[in-house]
Amino acid sequence: MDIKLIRQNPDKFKEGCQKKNINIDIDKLLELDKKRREKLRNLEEIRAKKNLANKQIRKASVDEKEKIISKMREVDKKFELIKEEFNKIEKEFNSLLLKVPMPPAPDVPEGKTDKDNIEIKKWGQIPKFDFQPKDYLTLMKNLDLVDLERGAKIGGFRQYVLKNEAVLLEQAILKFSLDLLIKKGFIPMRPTVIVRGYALVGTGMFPFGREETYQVDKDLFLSGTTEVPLMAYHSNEIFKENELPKLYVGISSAFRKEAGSYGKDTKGLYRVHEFLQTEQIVICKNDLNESIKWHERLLKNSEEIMQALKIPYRVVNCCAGDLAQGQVKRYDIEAWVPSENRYRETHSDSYLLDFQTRRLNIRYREKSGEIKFAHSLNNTGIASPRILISLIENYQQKDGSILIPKVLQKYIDKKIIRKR
RNA sequence: GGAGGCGUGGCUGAGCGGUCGAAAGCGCUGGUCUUGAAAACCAGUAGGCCUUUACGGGCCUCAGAGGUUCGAAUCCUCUCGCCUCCGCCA
Repeated sequence: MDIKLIRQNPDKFKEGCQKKNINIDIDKLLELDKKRREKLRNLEEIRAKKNLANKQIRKASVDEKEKIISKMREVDKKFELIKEEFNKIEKEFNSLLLKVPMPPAPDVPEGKTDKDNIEIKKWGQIPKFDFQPKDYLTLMKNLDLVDLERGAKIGGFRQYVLKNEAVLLEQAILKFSLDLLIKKGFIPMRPTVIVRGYALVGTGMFPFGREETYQVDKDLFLSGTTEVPLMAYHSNEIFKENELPKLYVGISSAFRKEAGSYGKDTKGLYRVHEFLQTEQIVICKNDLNESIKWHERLLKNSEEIMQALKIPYRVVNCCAGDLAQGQVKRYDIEAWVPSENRYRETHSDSYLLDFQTRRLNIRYREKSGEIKFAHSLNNTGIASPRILISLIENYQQKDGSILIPKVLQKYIDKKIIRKR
């Protein structure tokens, strides 16, 4: 976060903390900032003195040199003392600043949890079955499409093995979403999923999401979403204005510990430790309207995918309490799950203004020469196996077979999944 | 995993204890010239922080973090990254 903005308008950030239900002491931050700048000024004054003395030393006679050097030794002692104080303050300041959340946009509803999210759109006909519909697990087991028991045997709790047409279906759906987004100008990317800590801090996953993330080495982690490596891809770079926007569609695995979700969705494919996804990323100019425009456009893209698959869904405007630290506004797409008689989240579309780009140091040079932090956005393309849940349930037939959505048929060369 | 080499501005690349935030070239921007473009010529061209109404002033950064020194791009230590060779290998 830009400390200057917090200085200018602390109330806005305090309010943001309240709305997002994140407890950060802004007053303490500002106090640390004040102390920090005071010490910094002291340090710089001493440094200026030393620099001056060093210039004099070059031309000085031997006697004078001795004098200056002994004087500088004294100054050095003072310098070390202040430096120590400064470092301590700076460290505390930085760790606090890292936790300040982005205030939510004005059109974000207030609320504490996802129950307070506001439905803004519904699409598709909720299917009316003229038979007793089954849940996806029953359907998949009957058709030998999934093996949860052996999944757990191999990989532990919340692990699974897809089989037969489910494998093809997953590949097809990923490829379909990839193709659709490429047609819209997104550059396909297959990034690393093992990422350094800075990438997770930079995207805002850390510090709050640390327990949610698998650590594989001292400074290497398994990314929980394709967004992380894709955003870190351009860290520390300066674009030319005409190089923006950057549009990427990433495809990769994603890994989540689901540490805080004991008891939730313990069975099945809804909440799992590893999954595949395509993800849309936009890096655009530092302009609120530009961000908003892309936010809506990314939503449209995902809606298009859902509509092509003919899965009934709704869109919710997520409430402030449901937003992550860096998110300014988020839409979730939720797909209809007949067996649960409700919609469940499949996509997450957010804009973050300059939250991530500031942390990752992604900038661009305007035509005027001024350098600014870019804006960033992301949205799911498709996430599997979660999407299979509603797909399979909505497409089930009386005999337990599953129709394959028309747009996927060319990828699988099949119209229906039947018992072998 | 073993051995060696190397990390300097947008890029190439010089510098190897003080006059170096850094030569030179390329690139880029502006100008002159031109009907226009190119060429040529001239000028400008790293980022960040503190301070200031402003003009300006100061500080930091030569992969990163420490250290030696009055003084570090230059010397030392560690970390990270890249390259080459060997080994292993989807």
